[in-house]
Amino acid sequence: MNGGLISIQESITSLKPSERKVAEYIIDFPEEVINLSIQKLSQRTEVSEATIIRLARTLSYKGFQELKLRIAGDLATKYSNKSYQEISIDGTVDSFIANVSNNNIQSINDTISVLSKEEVEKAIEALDQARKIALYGIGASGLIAQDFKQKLSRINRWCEAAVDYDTQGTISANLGEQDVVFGISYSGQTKDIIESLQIAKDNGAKVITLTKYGANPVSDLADIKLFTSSLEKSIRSGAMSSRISQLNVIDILYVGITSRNYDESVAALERTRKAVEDVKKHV
Amino acid sequence: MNGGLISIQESITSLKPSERKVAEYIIDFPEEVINLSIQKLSQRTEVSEATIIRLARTLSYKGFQELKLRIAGDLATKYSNKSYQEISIDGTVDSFIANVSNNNIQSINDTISVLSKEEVEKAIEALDQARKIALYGIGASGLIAQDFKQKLSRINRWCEAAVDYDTQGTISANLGEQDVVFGISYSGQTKDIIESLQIAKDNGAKVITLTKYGANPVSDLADIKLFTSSLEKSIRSGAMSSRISQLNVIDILYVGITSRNYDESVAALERTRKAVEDVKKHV
DNA sequence: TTATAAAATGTAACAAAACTTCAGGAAAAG
DNA sequence: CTTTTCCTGAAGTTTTGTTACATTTTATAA
Repeated sequence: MNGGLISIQESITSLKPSERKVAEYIIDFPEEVINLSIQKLSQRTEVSEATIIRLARTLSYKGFQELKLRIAGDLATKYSNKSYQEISIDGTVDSFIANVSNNNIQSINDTISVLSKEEVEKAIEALDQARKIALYGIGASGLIAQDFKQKLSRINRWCEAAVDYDTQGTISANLGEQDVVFGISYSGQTKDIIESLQIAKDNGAKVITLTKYGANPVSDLADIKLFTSSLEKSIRSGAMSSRISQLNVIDILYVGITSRNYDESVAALERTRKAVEDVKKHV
Repeated sequence: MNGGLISIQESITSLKPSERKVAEYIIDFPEEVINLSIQKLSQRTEVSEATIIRLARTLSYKGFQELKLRIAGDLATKYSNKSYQEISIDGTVDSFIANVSNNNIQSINDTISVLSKEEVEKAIEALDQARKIALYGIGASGLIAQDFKQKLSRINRWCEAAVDYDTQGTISANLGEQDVVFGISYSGQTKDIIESLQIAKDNGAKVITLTKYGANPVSDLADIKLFTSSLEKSIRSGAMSSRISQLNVIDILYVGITSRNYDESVAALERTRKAVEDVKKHV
């Protein structure tokens, strides 16, 4: 079941001239067409009403009405990106579920638009080539670092996650030119992260950062800058959508690295999975 | 510009009895209605055609036609979710980004459909009333537990997150009837979680679980069962989408608890935010 | 070029749908 | 109990979609 506009576009070359005139008009002004009667549309396109019906049938719809319904559906889908919604405090459970979920989805969508393809590519390359990977985050971002660590470990990468300044500093002190340090800070202002990254940078490690979009002290230090959307609402929401979109970026990187060495990675995944299962049996 | 179905749902209580009959029919069978003429619809709902027109006007549409177009738009939006996509290993970075993001969005959407409103309500109530909250998870789920702990702590709830059996067991041993234990396990098979929850249950604590959809040993123990979608693809993907949808559920619960005691929660959030900032300044 | 068939398009009648008007009846107010 | 207001449906009107048939255009071959 294809959308109306798409099915028109696909078959436009195989249409008869007059039907084509109508098809082109529909593609150009779909919003107008759905509010037009067949008579008015026939005037504007300068064809007969019968031709319009024939067009609808050619596209395998029952009639003009159904064609309009399909076009309306297409338009709605196109414009369906709801924006972030303020979560009301007195709503029903239903509205919580809908709003929270909607905002999380929105943050993933937004992240796609602020994420540079080139930087992602560079990040995957750097992480893949790294001897050792250091992952830093404080607070909520610390959990993201740990999540990434779990993933990278499963595909047999040497990495460490550190969620406090002391540990980060220690690790940074021992990094070298072959290593990568990955700093996570939603605000991009976290002092501990800035300092830990600086130490690593001074030692020659490659710096990747994941922050909210826009210039900030953390990303200023980076060789490769990754961003998530910065539209999150008010403090009250806690770090909600932000970490969802951060995890989304982590997933993208993980898939990228895995696919570069697919067979090895799958083998490593199998080994870790079995090992975990065996441990469970014996405990 | 609201969707047709939503605008109906919102105003249904303020409708006249006969208009309401139509509105309810539309909400129940929207797919059918968009292919029905006003006459047929009037037969099925046992009201006059005029009433249907009046309903459309009440909802501030020009007429029945426009109402149908809007409903069609809603349905198209609803079904526009692409399904999960197998992530290809040789794709471009663009396709990684698109596929991974799409799958994460899909998992949030799916979760909405397996999440019971009543159970969510009960969970919020239980968590809100709890003296102490124990949060358990192993591996990837451990991070979810920690995330929830961070959130609950910020709004001044007494809670502990434990990510290994020993700690979980110790905490469980000291729980009582006023307490809540929240077990997270995507598979629902994690032995450590099962045992830790059992101890807590024996001590009279209320058990909430968050697992994938369907019967499983972990959720069998629960007083309140929360589910996330279970459609995740293959082992290879690692725990990707699953944790996104788990976090989405955590967000829902968090918002629910916060809104129950809005003023207190906001005050607590402010205090924690300031405290964290002050620490940063002095370090 | 012209005759003929085939395809494409338009016209006009028809059917069906949407919409309007108005009158009857129920509920609310006095 | 009467009056007023509001709600609803029946019947009539207008608009819209559809069909059947006529006309025009295009393609093909003598």
